[in-house]
Formats: sequence, structure tokens, C-alpha cells
Amino acid sequence: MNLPIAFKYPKEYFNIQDTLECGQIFRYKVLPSGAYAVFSQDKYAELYYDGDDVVVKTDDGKYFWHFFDLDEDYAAKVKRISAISPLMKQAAEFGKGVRILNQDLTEMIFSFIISANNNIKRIQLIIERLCNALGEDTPYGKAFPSINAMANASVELFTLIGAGYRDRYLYETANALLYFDLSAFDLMDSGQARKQLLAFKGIGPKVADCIMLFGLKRGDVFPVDTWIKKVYHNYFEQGHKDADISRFFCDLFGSDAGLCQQYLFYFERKYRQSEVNIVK
DNA sequence: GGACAGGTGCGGT
DNA sequence: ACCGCACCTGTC
Repeated sequence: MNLPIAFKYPKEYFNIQDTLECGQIFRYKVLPSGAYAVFSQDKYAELYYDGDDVVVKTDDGKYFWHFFDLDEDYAAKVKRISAISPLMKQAAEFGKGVRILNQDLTEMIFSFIISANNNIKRIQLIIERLCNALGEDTPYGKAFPSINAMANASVELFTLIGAGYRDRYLYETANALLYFDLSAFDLMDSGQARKQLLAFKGIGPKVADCIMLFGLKRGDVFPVDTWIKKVYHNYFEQGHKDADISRFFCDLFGSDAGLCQQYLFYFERKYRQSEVNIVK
């Protein structure tokens, strides 16, 4: 396999680890060389640093340019978000290398159903076994399974790959998607899309928001997980019930909500662990 | 070895 | 609408 260099991009607002390890993607790994391998549907790329640039090697540069959201001006976003509060400035400075990935919608739906009440290690394991069981061969390994392949699989297959009680959610949603036109989401606003997603088994509020943020390019949503709940109670506590936290942050951050969520999530998980000074 | 994981569905108020 | 609870299973 001899991958061509497709493009380079300045690393200041494109950090490989920040982008891959902030919880939005599960199919990536570190290669022996230290480079990162990234899989998306049936496509593959390798990333590493060369001086002040990220180098992206792939057969499909156009796909991965959009995948890594490289047409967007993150310097402007960071500036805007930093102006909100001292805490947001600190979180944005820490996470400014994060880019919101534009991922495949089908892959997001099934991946985040698997992610519910689960840990990242195991999520990656299940998805890898899912691709091996049902994905098409590519020059770089198995592709993410198609809706047809998912719908033709038995619920026992999903049990076998370790999905646990999510096995029936995968089975039911795959079969429901056979009769659903995914392009219908393009005509919906985020509220409508959310309502539609919630109708599928295994998709609750958090998973729906992740699917919209990473699979439908909806920047105006704010997924709330256990880490974000900690963030809310630590820095934003205003007496909201858990179910109202997402709306609270959406009202606060508007069209930047999704990116703010990534900054706060990554800040709480990676930065705050070191117990350094946090601005309140 | 028990608690915990980037929650959700379900049944009971 | 709004709780409270059970839930697969790999990992620490």
C-alpha cells in the first residue's frame, strides 16, 4: 500500500490527537510509526506532523478535506467563543486543535447507538468486530457496513459481536432505515431532525445530538453526557434538571453550541484531570 | 470482584 | 410529562 500525500494543513487549528480523541470518532488507531490511521465508511487516511503542518496521506483527498472540516475558519470560531467568558476562553485555547468531523450519517447512527452507556475502549472493539463481520473489503481493511448489510444480519450476530442489550436496537433501527430516506434530514431544521432520530430504537437525546453534530453538520446542537453534566454542575450550575441542560447550553452558545461542547468536553476530560488552575 | 462506562427504554406515577 | 430502574460486557 503506497498512499500519496493528498494535502498539508497548518497544525495550529488542526491537532491530530485533539481531533481524534475528543470522542467524535471511534475508528482510528496509532500506527507503529506514530502516525494516526483514520477510517471513514470505506475510506482511509494516515495523518502525521511535518514541522508546523499536518500531513494527510490518502487516495481521496477531497473526501478527507471535507471530513476534517478544513473549509471552516476555526481561528474565527475560537476568537468568538473566547469572548463569551474566561472559562470558554480557557477551554477554547486548550482545545483549539479540535475540528468537528463531517462523518458518514449511517456510520454515526450505528456507532452512537453502540456508544450508549458504554466506554470508548469497548465501543471501538464492538465497531471493529461489526466491520469485520459485515463490512465490505477495501484495500485498507473492512469498510463500515451498509444499511442493507446491517438489516440483513440477525439480532444474534449483533449479540455475538458483543453489543450487549444494544443488539436489538441495532437490528430494529437497521431494518427501519431500509424504508427511510436519509436525505429527508436535509430539509429539516435541527428540532425536526432530532424528533425524527428519537423515533429510532436506541437513539435518545444524547445520541441524537451526536448524530446531528457529526453526521448532519448541525453546529447548533449540544450533546449532554456524564462529562458535560460535570461541566454544568462545576461551572454553570443554575438549577436546571438534567433533561434541560442541553437547551440551556444551546441558548447560551447558539450556532457555536456543538464546538463549545467539544471544547468543554475535552477540557473536562483531558485538562482538568491534571488539576491545574481553572478559571470560574 | 464490584463499580463504572460519553444513556435508553420501559413501566409506574 | 416526569421519575426510577434494569441493562450487556470489557476494563480499571
